[in-house]
Amino acid sequence: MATRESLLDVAAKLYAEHGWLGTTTRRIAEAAGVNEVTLFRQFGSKESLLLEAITLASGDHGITTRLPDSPKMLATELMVWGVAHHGSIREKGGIIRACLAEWEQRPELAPKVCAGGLVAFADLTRYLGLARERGMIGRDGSLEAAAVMLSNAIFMDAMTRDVMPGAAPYSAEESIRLFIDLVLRALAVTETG
Amino acid sequence: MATRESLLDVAAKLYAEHGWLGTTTRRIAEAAGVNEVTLFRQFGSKESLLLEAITLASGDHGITTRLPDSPKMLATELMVWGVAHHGSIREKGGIIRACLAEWEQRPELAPKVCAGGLVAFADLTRYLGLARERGMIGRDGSLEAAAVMLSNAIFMDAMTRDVMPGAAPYSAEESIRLFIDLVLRALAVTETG
DNA sequence: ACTCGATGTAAGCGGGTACTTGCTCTCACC
DNA sequence: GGTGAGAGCAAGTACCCGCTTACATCGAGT
Repeated sequence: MATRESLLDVAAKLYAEHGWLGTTTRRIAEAAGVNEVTLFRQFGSKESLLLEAITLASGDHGITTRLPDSPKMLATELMVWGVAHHGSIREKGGIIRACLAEWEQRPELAPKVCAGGLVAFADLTRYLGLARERGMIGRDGSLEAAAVMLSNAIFMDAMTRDVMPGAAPYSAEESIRLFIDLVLRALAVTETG
Repeated sequence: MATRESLLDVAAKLYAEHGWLGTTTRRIAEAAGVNEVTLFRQFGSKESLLLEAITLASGDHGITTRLPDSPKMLATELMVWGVAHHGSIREKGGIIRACLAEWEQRPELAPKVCAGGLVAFADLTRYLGLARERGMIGRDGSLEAAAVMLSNAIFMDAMTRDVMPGAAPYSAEESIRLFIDLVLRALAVTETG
């Protein structure tokens, strides 16, 4: 079983760096310390190996940090959530960029890879809705727009931070804090925590 | 000259759809209606053709819509800017996604392709700074964070809108309007226009 | 001891890749 | 009418691709 896992792991990493065409069966086998023939015996084809590897690597590992069921200290709780969310996207940054770029060739991969982001977005929407119900957030301003903007801002930062090192004036945590502060300000939050 | 331009144009389009490795000299030549040998006579190598094509296609064509020198009606002016910015990113969506994905192979391309976004961001920062100086914007809240978030939100929407059609609940214009509204709300804008 | 499943090794298949060579044609320009 | 630059065409080079075949090895389970 070690060979299977090794192949899946290496395949995902190579795909994240070199894309579908750049990830050759020869390179996968060599990097995994396995004979190329074994690769085909285990997975049948490059396609089925890569599909399985990508699906596995883009899964959320169950570590998905959820926002609390009951909002109490908005700024603090959002910060924890934001940092976790940012980190999990950044880990998958390479795969996400590759799948987005190859969406025309393999449309089924992009949604798979972005699923974690959508879950986080849904969680954020729920959380903000609860906070408004309890009067911790003003009555004006679109909650959905706020959730989209915050999710997008974090997603974007995590996805491009490694790519354009010079362009990021703040650290990841500073950026997240500023984003959250801005959103809470827009939603007229009364109790920030 | 027609052959040169045709090759450059076709090469950029194929690259945006199929990436570096997927864009073969045969396909470029065929799509341009030109013999493959001509391609090599004109550009010497696939690399120099693609580099020139990508640089050309990711240029801002001089159409960069700037925000007014003097802010008057914030919401309106930002909306015009946002829609133009969104459109110009969306046109280059394919190339941007490809260059971001291949950043590990060709690090020099990503900045080139994102340059337009950075210019727009700088313009937005300048504009918001002026608006605050004139008292159209409250004194609290980070202007830079606001500019980053708005730029990122628009960039992200434009880059992923074609990729994940189902996931976008609003039209592009509606999204931009919601983003701007949120940012202006966060900045305690007194005079929205 | 023997089997059998998983792995390694070597070689090869048909096809695609970037790129080159040598020759022909055509057409504007003197 | 002759010339030369640009383009087409056919063929070929050396290499890489995904994938297959045939055979040797090795080690755990019965």
